Amino acid sequence: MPRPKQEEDLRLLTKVSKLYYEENLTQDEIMERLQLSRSKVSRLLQRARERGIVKITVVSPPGLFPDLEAELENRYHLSEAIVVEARDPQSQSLLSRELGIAAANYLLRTLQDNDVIGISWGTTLSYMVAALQPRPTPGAHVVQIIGGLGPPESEVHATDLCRRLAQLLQCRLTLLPAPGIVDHVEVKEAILSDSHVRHAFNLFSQINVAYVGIGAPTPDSVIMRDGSILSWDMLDDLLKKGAVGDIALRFFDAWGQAIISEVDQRVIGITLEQLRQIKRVVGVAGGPQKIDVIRGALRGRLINVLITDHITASQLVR
Amino acid sequence: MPRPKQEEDLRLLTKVSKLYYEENLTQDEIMERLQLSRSKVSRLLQRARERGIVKITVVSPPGLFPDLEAELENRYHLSEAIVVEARDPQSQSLLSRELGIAAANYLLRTLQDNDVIGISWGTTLSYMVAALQPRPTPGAHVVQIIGGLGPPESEVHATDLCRRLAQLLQCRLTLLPAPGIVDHVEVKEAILSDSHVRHAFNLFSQINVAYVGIGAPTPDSVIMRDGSILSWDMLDDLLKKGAVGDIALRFFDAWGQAIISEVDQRVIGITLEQLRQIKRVVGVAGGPQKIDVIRGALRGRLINVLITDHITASQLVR
DNA sequence: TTTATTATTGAAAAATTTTTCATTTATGGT
DNA sequence: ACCATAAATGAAAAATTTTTCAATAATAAA
Repeated sequence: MPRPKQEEDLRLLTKVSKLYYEENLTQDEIMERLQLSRSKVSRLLQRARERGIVKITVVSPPGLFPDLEAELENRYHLSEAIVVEARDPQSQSLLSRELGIAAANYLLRTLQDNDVIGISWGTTLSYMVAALQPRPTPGAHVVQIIGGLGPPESEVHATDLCRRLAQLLQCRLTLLPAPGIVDHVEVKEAILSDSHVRHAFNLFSQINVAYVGIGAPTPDSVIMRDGSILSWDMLDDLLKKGAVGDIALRFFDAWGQAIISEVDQRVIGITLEQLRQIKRVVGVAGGPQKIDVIRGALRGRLINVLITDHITASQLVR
Repeated sequence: MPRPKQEEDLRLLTKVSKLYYEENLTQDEIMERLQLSRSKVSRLLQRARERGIVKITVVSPPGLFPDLEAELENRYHLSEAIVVEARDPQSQSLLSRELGIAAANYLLRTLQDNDVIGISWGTTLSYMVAALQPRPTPGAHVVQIIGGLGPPESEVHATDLCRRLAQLLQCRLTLLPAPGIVDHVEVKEAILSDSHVRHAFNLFSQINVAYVGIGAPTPDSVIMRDGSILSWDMLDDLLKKGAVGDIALRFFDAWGQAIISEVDQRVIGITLEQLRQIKRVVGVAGGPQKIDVIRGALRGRLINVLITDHITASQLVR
């Protein structure tokens, strides 16, 4: 009963495709030349693409990994993945530097004049700021989202990161004048009553882009290095509860779910829930130790943009 | 003094290209995902095509010659060239049949309901009509543009061609009831006074598409076959004046310029000048003897559409 | 033959893409 | 430091392309 599909006119498909894609005629010009209707030309081109008469390929320049990026983006619903070449897979510090450069480029590319930029802490982010070209952006606003880490005398690091960034952007800066983690909940309560701290906290909801490192709880990681940020007992406890790592000292499991623990009560900084409210969270991390924690962050949709290396990336898409 | 061109961001070019051509996002979606402006996405895609990051190829199915067609179209300003495979280059009659089929397909593809179709005469056109599927087109109108050729008893051929075509299209028909060539100018004058003849002549300016054969003045051509259409003396005279062949008995030289001769005065049919006024003139011809005359017709822009075989075509683009 | 069903069609509407235009930006020379 | 210049930019306008819609057309079954 139905009208059977008309056999394809290969000659016409080919001719239209050539005129459109090789001679760069508009579909209107083609319609006139070949006596067809507007819509028919459009539909012929569609079919020519479907039938493989027209082949469109994107060649990847060497050192780029667009397929890995696409795979990450699709699998983990990222708005963007940036995969850089790990030139020396052994060296974590070299890798951090490369990731920092990539993150700096990304920041400059996406920077808007009215951005409210949240910044956590970490080696890689530190390299990011180091690699950043100055770019005056008076309307921007840098906000520290986690208190200073480590012993008081090194607290400058966290603060300094933000300060340098705001300096490079010539923009407003809001620091979080507090330690990242305190010994007792009571101390935290006291600190939270400080008006400067409260001011920073109140800004969290206005952040529209955050740059965060992703930490793996290995013995040589920064947070464990001198035992002063987190004790071994606490780390053990977190690991027992399934922690695979942290973002801004908020530990989570392989599915990106926050770990409920006493540690969490003592951290002064943004929560994972608040982080998830931010439109764009850029995670910068790579290296063999970080695979599990990055995967957790991805699965829990804690980040929307991932900047990593090609070896880590290929593990993540397995 | 000038601002130097910014080095291309290969990563971005590649990424945008992939998203657009492989993931089929719209430029709007890309702009949102990568935080770019509408125009920038468009411009990046342009550059990616220019730089060869995006490669678009049209593959030719076997038996088609889109490159030859494009070359003919461009070199001779044709609106369309159709090149068919000459399966047996030796046989002129087989070739005519194939060209006829192609011409019939072309006619059906381009037929509009209000077409006024001029038809000349020739073996190939005869095959075209023979190959034509019926297609009722009540608004169309077939017009004979050259008188009947050959001895009176074979005059039916020319007329019959038109009649059969009009029959297949179920459309109006205007015949040119006269011989294609007469012995004396005086006779022509007399015939032109006939109202039916005048009616046909008056329609020439309304023709919007004409199908014509292209004749080569070789001893075995149809017009010479029995000496009754044209005498040997006259052919000699035409050749001396540079004639390479004819369309509808109007002889022209290698540049498509009409040959002024006594013969011309005695032909009853459309002139080359009138032919050139027609929006679309479809020439159907192929074979080794016809190369020079086809080239003349092309150079003189006597036709806008050429239907030929791949061997002839490749000679023509040399 | 009629009928039911679905492909195909072209015009118009909607969506998308490209270009234009005015402005901003980055740089080398003064 | 300050021009002068050409590149780069984004918003809006213009151009182009795709989709929708209602109508037509083509077939096989009844």
